[in-house]
This record gives sequence, structure tokens and C-alpha cells, in this order.
Amino acid sequence: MAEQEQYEELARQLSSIAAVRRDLARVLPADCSPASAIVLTMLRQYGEMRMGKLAELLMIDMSVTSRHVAYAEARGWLERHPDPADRRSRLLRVSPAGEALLRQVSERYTEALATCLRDWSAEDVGRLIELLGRFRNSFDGCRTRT
Amino acid sequence: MAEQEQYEELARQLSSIAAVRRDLARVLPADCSPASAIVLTMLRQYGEMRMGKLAELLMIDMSVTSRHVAYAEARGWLERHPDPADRRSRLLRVSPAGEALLRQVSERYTEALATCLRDWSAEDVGRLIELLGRFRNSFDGCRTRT
DNA sequence: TATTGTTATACTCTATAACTATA
DNA sequence: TATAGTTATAGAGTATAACAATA
Repeated sequence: MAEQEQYEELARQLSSIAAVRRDLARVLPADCSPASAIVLTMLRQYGEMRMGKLAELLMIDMSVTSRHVAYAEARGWLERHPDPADRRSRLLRVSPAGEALLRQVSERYTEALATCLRDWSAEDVGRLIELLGRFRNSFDGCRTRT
Repeated sequence: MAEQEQYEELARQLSSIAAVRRDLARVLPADCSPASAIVLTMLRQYGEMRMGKLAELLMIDMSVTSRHVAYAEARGWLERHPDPADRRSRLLRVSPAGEALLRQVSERYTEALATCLRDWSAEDVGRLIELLGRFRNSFDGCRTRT
């Protein structure tokens, strides 16, 4: 169990991190919003899936997810295929153009982070990733019960 | 130096954290936007300051900061006093009502985080805070040079 | 009837640029 | 002239609610 002051500090740090995300987004290719990048990343990581599943992974409302998907589809970055199990749904899949875009996104994100974190050890980067993952999971489990 | 895969994972984690921030914001008192909360928190933590300094701390444009401050002032949460050193500026200070609001914000943030992180040790919370702080600083230094 | 997804609407946060007042 | 701050405008992201199609 942590102290109250720690929790306040943590809340402040989370606000600051938003600014980092904004800056990082600036390195994205033209037309590729942070939303497109994360949608495509999730689809590549977890494979083809339905809209509802994607919304759940992104932790945003399905209405919002629907718009992000439409945006990415309009640019040819993902495809929607019929879902044999349910005609209300379609299965979302990264297209070849989307794969190419993702390579570019990965390259630029990696370059930006490698530059900023050049003084960091791989161990510390790993620790940060692990703690952020745990934090997200703890919060997520908490939210579901509410 | 870390691996490319680590950097990609880190970028993904940063996206996920945005959802946590949104959820956390839901516990704020009515009328108190996340922006108001962070503005008042900064003013309390660092003491009275000018608009430009506040914008720098928040890492957002001064035009945006100006609106957040106007919003908080309209609700009586902060005061603007003449800056004896420069009549173009005013010094921003948390008002008594703002202090009261901050106590409420702190209470709710703390309760929400304590609930979600009840399984965490104080050491791990401390490590997360420390790594987030270092990360922000590394990124900030990087951005400045660009 | 319930569920999957889409669309309309509104709100928050942000940046850029034009403007005012003072240095 | 340059700087501190304000305001107008525009754009991205999000949520809620109403709706369509299918289960």
C-alpha cells in the first residue's frame, strides 16, 4: 500500500505523459493520425477482429472506433471482410498498404524514442514498460467492476 | 540502449495510458475539468507564477493555458494579481476556493488510485513514478534541442 | 427483444495566427 | 521592435443517444 502523496504524484505524472504523447505523434507520416496508428497496430498485433473487440482493446467507445476504422479504410490501410459467423459484423484486417504504413510508423517512433532515451539502459526501458502494463491492467480490472 | 521491439511496445503502452487518464478524470468534481485540476495543482506546487511560466510547466501553448486560467478564474479557483515587475503580466495564485477544490481532487484521485493499486507495493508505485518522471525529462530535453 | 455497428450532435483539449498592451 | 497575454478559428478525439440491420 502506498502513501497519499505518492498517488497525487502519480496523477501529476500521468498528466505530463500526455504532452509526451502529443510530441511523439508529430513524427507520424502525413494523414496518419495517432488513432490510425494505434488501430492498425492493434490489428497487426492481435490479428483480424470485429469492431467491438477492437473498441474493447482500445478502451474507447465503439462509435469512436467506428470512425477511426472508416478513416483508415478510406485511405486503404485496412479491409473489412464479411464475418461468416454474424452478418451484422465484419472482420477487420490490415491491408498491404497498412502494413507498409506500419513499418514507417514503427521506424519513426523507434527513431524518436531511441534518440530521447539514448541514455537509458535496456533494463530501465523494460522496467518502465512492465510497470505501465501492470498499471493499465490494474486500472482496467478496477474499472470493469465499477 | 534498448531494442526496437521495446520502443514499439513503449509507444503502445503510452496510448493505453491515455485511456487510464480519461477514466481517472471521471472522478473529478463537477465543473472541474482535468485541465483545471492540473493548472491548480501546478500553481499550488510551484507557487504563484506568470502565464508563460505555467504554460511551460504544462507543456502546452500559452493560448491554451490562457483559456484554462480564464475558466478557473471564472469559477473563483484562482486569482490574478498585478505583477509589479511587468504590467503586461499578472501573477496567478490559487484562491481559498481553489485550495478547497484541490483537497477534493486529491481525495478522489487518491481514493481511485488506492483502490486500483491496492495490490501494489509502495516500492513499485515509487518505481513507476520515478521512471515516468525520468521519461518525461528525457523526452523534454530531447524536444528542446529539436 | 437483444446485439452489432453507424451516424448525428456536442464537448474538451489543442495549435496557429492575428491582435492588444506594455517593455 | 520585441514580448506577454488574449481571442478567433480550426482540427483531433471522445461520449451519448438515436438509428439500422441482423441475431
